[in-house]
Amino acid sequence: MPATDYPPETMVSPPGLRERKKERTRRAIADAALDLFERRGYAATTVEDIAAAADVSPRTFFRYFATKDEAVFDEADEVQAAFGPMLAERPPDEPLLASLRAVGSALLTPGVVDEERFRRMLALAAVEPAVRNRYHALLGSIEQEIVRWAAERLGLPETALRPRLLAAAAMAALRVATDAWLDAPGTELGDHVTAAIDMLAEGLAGDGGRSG
Amino acid sequence: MPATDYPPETMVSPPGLRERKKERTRRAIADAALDLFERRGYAATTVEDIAAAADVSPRTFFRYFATKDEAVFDEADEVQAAFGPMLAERPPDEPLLASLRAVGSALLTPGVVDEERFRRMLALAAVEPAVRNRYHALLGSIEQEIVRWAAERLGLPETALRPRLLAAAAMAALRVATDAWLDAPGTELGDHVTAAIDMLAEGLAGDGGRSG
DNA sequence: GATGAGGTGGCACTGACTGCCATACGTCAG
DNA sequence: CTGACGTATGGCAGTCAGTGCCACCTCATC
Repeated sequence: MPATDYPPETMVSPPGLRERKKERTRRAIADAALDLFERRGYAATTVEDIAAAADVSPRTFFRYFATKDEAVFDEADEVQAAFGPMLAERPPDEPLLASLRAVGSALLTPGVVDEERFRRMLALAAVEPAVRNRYHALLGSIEQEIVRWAAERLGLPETALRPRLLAAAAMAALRVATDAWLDAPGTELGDHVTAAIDMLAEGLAGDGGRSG
Repeated sequence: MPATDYPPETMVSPPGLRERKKERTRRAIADAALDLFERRGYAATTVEDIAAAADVSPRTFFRYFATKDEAVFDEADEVQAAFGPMLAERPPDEPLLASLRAVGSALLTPGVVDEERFRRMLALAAVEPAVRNRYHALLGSIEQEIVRWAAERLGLPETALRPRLLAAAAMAALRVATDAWLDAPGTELGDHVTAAIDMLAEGLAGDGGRSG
């Protein structure tokens, strides 16, 4: 290749008018969808309604989101993509559940999802089965990332029981934590995540003072 | 009401021609659906195809199943309904995870789901997102039963962390177990369930010989 | 400012799912 | 045995999610 040794930043620095426009349209659609779902209900809102509210054609809606429910968990891809690298950066000698607890607590990292929006998503997922499915699918894809990471750290194949169970249980804990957070306004999501994962680490056999 | 003090069995004893016919139709549709999904793929099979194969009208299909994917997890309601009572019958002093392990192992109880059919369902769920969603929704409804049962046994509200996490983690273990069973032909599902729940009970912190 | 690539809208189409009504068939009383 | 009733079924029309195709327009590049 020729002398194109520009600094790496140059490759992405000017997002360009086109890119910014696309991003604005995407947000407009996602915002309109979330807003309409909340106010009129999921089933009562048509894609045509959302498109009209976002001032695009219905056809364009489907250029940004493959399905109606996808518009709710807009940043799903970013969240999933962030999880792997964040885990990889944890110290190799750290207990796996501690790594998961740390990364899980940092879920609502500034640039990705803001707390208020995430809460609205969860509230919708609690009520609308289609949205809940989408949320669980997101957790499922993150779970796959965790399996790969855990298998590598444990020196086991990805098909082994321990990495699979560790990932599945961690995502179960994360889901319980987000549910609990939703039910308890004013609390910190990170605290719920910590509590859930710690309980997992201690082992669920000790039934909180019962026979065990 | 008058003296209708017949023995309880009388209320349900003769299933009647009508009931039996309905049951046969239901099975015919479910069988046709599973078969066609396997052979042609889920998306490539229309409700019209299934209806034709089961020798009913498309309209009738929707009288038995609300959605296309529902036809796969036909006995979902029975399985869910069976879980609660089975848990309730476990000895009150038994550790909760032991109860869950016992009931989970007995999943494929004779009258409900046969092993071969369950394996086919899982294989389909592993490939088709819509079917997987349905499977996870089934696990989710069972999870709710477990939460109620665990909360009652622990003397805690259903909103408490421990019963919720216990139920979520147990269902995660059950899912991992069924997945592992699917990947390992010739093994016993019960063994996988036992192994997964035992690992959960021991606590996931002990990273299999690592630092912990 | 021409040219090409990529974003957008319109249109037609498939297929899931629903409401409505007419009809056929078990069920049960007389 | 028969007629009346309740329920299962089928057909039809309609809504809406989602897709392929093509024409148009707009930003980026030389």
